[in-house]
Amino acid sequence: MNMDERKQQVLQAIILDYIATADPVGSRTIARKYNLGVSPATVRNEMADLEEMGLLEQPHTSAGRIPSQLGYRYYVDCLMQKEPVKKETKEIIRGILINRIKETENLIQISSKLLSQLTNYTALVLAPFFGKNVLRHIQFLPMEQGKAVIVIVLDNGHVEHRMMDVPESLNAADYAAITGLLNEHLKGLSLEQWRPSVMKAIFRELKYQKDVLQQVIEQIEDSLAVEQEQKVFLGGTLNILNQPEFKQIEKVKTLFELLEEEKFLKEVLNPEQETGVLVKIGSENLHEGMKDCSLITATYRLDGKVIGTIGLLGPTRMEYSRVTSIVEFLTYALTESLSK
Amino acid sequence: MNMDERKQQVLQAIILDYIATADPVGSRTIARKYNLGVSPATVRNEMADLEEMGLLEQPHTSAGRIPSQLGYRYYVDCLMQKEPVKKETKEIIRGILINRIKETENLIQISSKLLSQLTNYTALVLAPFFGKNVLRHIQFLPMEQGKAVIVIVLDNGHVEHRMMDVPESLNAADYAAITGLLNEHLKGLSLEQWRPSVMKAIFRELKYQKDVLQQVIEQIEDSLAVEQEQKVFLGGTLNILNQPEFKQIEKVKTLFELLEEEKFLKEVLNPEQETGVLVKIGSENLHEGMKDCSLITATYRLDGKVIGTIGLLGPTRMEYSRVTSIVEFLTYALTESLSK
DNA sequence: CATTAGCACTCGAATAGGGGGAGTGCTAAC
DNA sequence: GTTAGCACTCCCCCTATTCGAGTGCTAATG
Repeated sequence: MNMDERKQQVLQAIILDYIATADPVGSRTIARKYNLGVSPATVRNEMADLEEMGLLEQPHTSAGRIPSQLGYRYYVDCLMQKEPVKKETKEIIRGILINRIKETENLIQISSKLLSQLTNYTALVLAPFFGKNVLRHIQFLPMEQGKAVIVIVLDNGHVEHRMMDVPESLNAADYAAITGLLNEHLKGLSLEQWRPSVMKAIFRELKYQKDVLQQVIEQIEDSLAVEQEQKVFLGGTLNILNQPEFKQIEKVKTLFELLEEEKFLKEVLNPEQETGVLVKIGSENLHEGMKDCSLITATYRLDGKVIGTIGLLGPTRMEYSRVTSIVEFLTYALTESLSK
Repeated sequence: MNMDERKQQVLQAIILDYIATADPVGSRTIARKYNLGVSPATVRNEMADLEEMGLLEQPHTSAGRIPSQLGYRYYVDCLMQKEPVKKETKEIIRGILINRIKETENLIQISSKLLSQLTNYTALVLAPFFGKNVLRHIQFLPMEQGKAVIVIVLDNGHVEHRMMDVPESLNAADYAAITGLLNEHLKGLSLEQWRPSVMKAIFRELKYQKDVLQQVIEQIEDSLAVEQEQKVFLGGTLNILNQPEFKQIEKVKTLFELLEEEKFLKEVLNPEQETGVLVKIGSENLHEGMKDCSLITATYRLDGKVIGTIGLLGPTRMEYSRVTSIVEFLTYALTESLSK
């Protein structure tokens, strides 16, 4: 049994209708609303076929059909034509992303909000990993007694700082000396390159006052090692609550719990392919809690290298055609905005 | 009709039972479980009185009684005795807060998680306002072409940074000069004191290259002005979903929407009294969306001054006696931890 | 031979009816 | 003042019934 033209039309009609209404779709509706020029009876025959092929499901006899996971898959792969992003939408995205002079992290955060607003789904955005970025400046500063802060500035504009305990005996000259040493040895290196030998070089120069300063350097090393991690920003988590498939609190809860798990988010946004938009439907997501969800992802880049992922989460009954193109466009816009 | 001893006992019993079970409480239950030594009939009479006084309500005839908002109020004000915080709980709090060398913001965030875990309600913590803190160090650093970052370190350990556009013509000496000037004039001042005259003093010293540098200083001034704001940290928002009173998605949604509004949170956590624990029940909260919620708040301090608020949000049917003391203790612990 | 009209059938959703039971309020007795 | 007794109320839960949308099958049709 192969997919002739009409079967495709019927399948598409059912999917579109179901996406729009969330109600099982009957043969009558199809024949009437999506003028195929055939009677409900014919449509019924096609539907029976499509069900046999595993593309449709019946919640129960005498309900209409709903698309199966496979049905969505076929739709996304073969039937769907991406709805072009509205000019208006493009302008909104450009307007917000391009003209803004912001640090990357902020830009990412804004993107996630934006995406969720444009789509009414939940946006997950994986922010870039800065490990490859090069140190521009590092500064070691005294705080109140016994504490110091170390500020790290990368040349892409990312700034981090860490607090630490230090011996109270350090004086201004020590701070200056350490700052000087750190800059001298570390500047121009990426975070990834710091660890092994470089610190030893610094130790060697600390012949004088070795006992005190060595301890400080060790601490600094520790604090630099931590958390070169990627961050995930969420936008529009509450949009989930608008979906009729999440009217039972239970489901909401399990999903929200997942969304609070940083580890899960990173896993799910881990880029599987370099380019293009990837759609994962229902249990293709592996994670049990997402078996009723679809996730659309795409990567964005800086200097040609993939540095992050944009994700959009919704029910399997998702407006794929409208929304995939928005995700795609947003990655372009983001890539463009970052490259400036 | 006054509140004799027994009326109080009955009221308390009803409230305790309702808090525990979320079911309307009948006279039989009271007489049996909370051995008052009287018959259900007597209890019924008392209950009728209490209802007339507005302390109890009946969802419908022949259901049991539930506490009215006024009932809770009376309970909290007159009847309740704070359950002392368990040793174990205290140790958990101390263990986590005290031993940690962290910057304030991080500490606050941990507190909110902690509070929500200990109580199973939703924690809202208002983080300190740093406007009064004094500048320890400021650094103006070049980034890629045309961009610079300014790093501000306060003496309480708080660090902020801002990105900005600058003329490309600036050279290393300019950066050093500006950093020098900023430190010279601003060090030792609080953020609040910066604005008016100080910047002018800096301008005066910028005789050379005035046109370029003036523009930079203006930008710096702008970026310092923004966002000396307080932040709110949430913990355990999902705990709301465990409460039977929030089994309808609608309610969840309106409440979650409120919790996403920074403005709302700040308003609600705005300290109304200096010391002690404040309990706001139901519509005492004014905000429409919170009419089924209670909010327990208390302030914490640094150097004797109130610098933030801890809030705990739950249904009106809240375990006031267990939970108020935890909130209170946490403010102590936090105050203590901050003062170190 | 694909298409279609017709029709019986199925099954869930919505509606209605009917105990059952928890709890009340009242009254009268203690 | 307290309590036992009792009629009454009203929700909850269960079942039965209806209703209707939608199907699958069959036979008729072009």
